[in-house]
Amino acid sequence: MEQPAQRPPDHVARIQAVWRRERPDLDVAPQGVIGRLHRVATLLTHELCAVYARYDLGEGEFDVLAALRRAGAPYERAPGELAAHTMVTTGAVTKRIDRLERAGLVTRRAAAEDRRGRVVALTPAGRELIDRAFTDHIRNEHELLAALTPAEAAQLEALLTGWLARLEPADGTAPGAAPGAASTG
Amino acid sequence: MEQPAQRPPDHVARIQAVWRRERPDLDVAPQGVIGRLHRVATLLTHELCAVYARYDLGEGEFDVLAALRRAGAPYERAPGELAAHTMVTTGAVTKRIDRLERAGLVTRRAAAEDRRGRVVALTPAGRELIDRAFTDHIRNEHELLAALTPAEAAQLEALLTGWLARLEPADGTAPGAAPGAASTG
DNA sequence: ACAATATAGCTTCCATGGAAAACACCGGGC
DNA sequence: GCCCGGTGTTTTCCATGGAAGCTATATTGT
Repeated sequence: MEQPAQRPPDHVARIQAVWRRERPDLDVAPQGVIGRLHRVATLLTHELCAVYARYDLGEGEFDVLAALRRAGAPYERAPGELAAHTMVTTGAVTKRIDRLERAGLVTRRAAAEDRRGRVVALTPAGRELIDRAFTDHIRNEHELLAALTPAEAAQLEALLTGWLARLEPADGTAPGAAPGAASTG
Repeated sequence: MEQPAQRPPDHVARIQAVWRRERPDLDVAPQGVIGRLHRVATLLTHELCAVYARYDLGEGEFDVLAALRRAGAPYERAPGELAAHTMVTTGAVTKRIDRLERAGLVTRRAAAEDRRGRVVALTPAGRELIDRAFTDHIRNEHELLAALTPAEAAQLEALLTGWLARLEPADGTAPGAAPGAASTG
């Protein structure tokens, strides 16, 4: 509207143009939003993972450590809770904990009351690591978001919040199991 | 601003609230945008994959068929081109083509001039399938986007386009290799 | 012409995560 | 008290894709 500067068409625009030629019967406009959203999400994930890697963490491990850290002292949670918070299956959580335990960042012990249950706890090293990693992570997110003005960021957040509310089944039966993960840190 | 209706805090808002308690030294505002963007992308991917599944296709296979279809008649491309278009490694393309070939949707033959090269072509069955699947896919995208008003969708597209332009390395050295894929169809 | 290098595709190995079965234990009904 | 269904965790098997190395062919430099 107010920015006559015509940027060269991006990847998504080029794909849309080809589809319009090959399938003129279809209105591919939604790709403009959905395609770019995916692309942005992919690029962001890539950048975020680069920071995790500095601490020798994969996205999954970072998520588990963050979920434990959010629990507050003494930084403990059951595997099932971790699965719910990180939106992956409990099987995936088992493996993530295996890796973190091997790295000395968490411990696993039997639950006191319910002998089926387990308690995963951050070790001092794990606590120290996730605090450093999360600080760096948030700094990174600020940088990535710096490409937008505060007003744009606020607008984007409002739009996404609204869409999300209408997209997400109200009852929390949301699938967290697609290729991309939850990963809010 | 103009919508006093206060929705209950969503998943991301709740996580932010906890972080503010545990790490009051950090400004976790960026999570509001980045976290929700990831969540929306995940949900969308999930819905999109559900449609692919109706045609017995995974996301990767759908992407390859779509890339071939976009090539226009006679619907042929070299594996390397397919890798570039779908933003995955050539190794991944080899496997996708293996699966598609097994399903009778594409054929693989030696290139005429360069004997290192190969030509992947849509079979009539593949052409027919991707045309049906893509039609359904676009219908699905329209539905998913129907949760936004046309004005909201336009705003969102503009914001994402701008962010993407500033996020994507100008020279096209973009990473397509993070957990989530490109998948513009 | 021939060696050195680059390129296209493929193969091997590895990492991650889902689905479902297997376990171990809890709790209720009888 | 004991069987039985339910629940928390782990295990097994499988699918997908990346990284790096391999093979065959093309290209370049001398």
